[in-house]
Amino acid sequence: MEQSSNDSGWRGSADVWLSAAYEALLLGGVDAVKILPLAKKLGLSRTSFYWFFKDREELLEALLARWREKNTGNLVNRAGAYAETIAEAMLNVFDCWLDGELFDSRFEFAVRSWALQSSELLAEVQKADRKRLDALTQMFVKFGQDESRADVRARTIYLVQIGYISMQTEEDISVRMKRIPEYVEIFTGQAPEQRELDRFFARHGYSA
Amino acid sequence: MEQSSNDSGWRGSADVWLSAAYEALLLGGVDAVKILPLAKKLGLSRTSFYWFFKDREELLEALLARWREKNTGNLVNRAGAYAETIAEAMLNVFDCWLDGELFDSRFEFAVRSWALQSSELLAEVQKADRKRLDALTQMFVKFGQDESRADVRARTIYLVQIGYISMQTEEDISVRMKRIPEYVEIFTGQAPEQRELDRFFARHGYSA
DNA sequence: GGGAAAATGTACACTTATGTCAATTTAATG
DNA sequence: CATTAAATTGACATAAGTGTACATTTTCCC
Repeated sequence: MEQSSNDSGWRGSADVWLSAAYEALLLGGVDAVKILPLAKKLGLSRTSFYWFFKDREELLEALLARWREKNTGNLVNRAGAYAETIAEAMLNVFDCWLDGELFDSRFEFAVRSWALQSSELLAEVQKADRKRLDALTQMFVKFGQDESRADVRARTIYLVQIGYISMQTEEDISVRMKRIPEYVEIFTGQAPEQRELDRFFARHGYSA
Repeated sequence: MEQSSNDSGWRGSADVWLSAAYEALLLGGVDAVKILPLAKKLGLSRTSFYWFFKDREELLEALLARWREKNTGNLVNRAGAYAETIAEAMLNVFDCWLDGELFDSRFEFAVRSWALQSSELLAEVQKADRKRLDALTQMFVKFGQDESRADVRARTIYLVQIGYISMQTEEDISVRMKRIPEYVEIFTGQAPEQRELDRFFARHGYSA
């Protein structure tokens, strides 16, 4: 037990610094990701950072790499997952919003805020948005919606989630679960079957 | 012509600094609101700033005051405006999303990002969220939806907008107008009448 | 146990920011 | 045009951050 994510005898490692940077980013935005404060938190000398990273830039780039891997891939996957009805497909996507392993909301928000001060990053975030919206649109098309309606429905779903993230609320899981059936109906125009909901609740370890 | 918003013979004023701060905030987030860079942009000596503001804190507080005045009040107003149908009421709210005078999206996003590094501000933003959501929920209740459905519908509308802001897209007004009828239907469950749309388009100077 | 690689630490030079103070300039007005 | 209040400035002191060079300590492994 009590392994500091690092089994070599050394205290530091690229990963230790990166994790600290990740936490700082989530808690205070990019501008909170500074080497001196991270060093203090880690109880390490500031300069030993430079053994693992060339400079602060490289650390930030590593953070973005983490973001890229996680958030877009999983969402596109869930949108394409097997489903018998559009309501079920919708619930598949909801997995992302409820499982931190599939989609890291706070990370997402921090990156979007970061994009405010970097047009390069903004372009990348917008590219990710397009990819994700596209996957959702295709989901609706697959279930027979025409393109323009599918587009607006996809946007609705996606934007609600991005908006939710941006509210930075910490709600109880049960509060959010109660809204799920209504959301499905609004988003797809079709109420979910009880068995579909049951399957969904079950896989999130929630009993209505 | 070419009046720098300031008719006394002096170059600086609280307002000149505040406007520069506002621009910097929108372009780069709070951490871009720094006295030295603002001074450079204004072509003024950094220290003359302190004649108008006690310190940087006071400048930031003034920025927040601006935000408070503008965004919440207008939204609550439009949600309560006269309408014959829920679809018309919905279109009243859309006024805010299309008219920069009623709701300043970029400002809104910058403030929300700022809240990442200040729990006090976060609390205030969340209070604003509640006020706005409340106004929207009441709108649906007024048109006969039950509380729980009204709540989810209000959230959908609000979150879509917050999400849209957070995407920081610069879309042509006509692109956005085309989606309006679909949005109204998804959000309210009722398609808007053509004459309702016409009225809406007209007041935004848009001819379909 | 003794080297070599990996990691850490200290000292230095530099940059960008904040805020105070005293001196000075500028415009308004009697 | 002299006074004065309003606005501006440069010089100073301080703080927090970056990155480099070099010496030192740890751990790994033969």
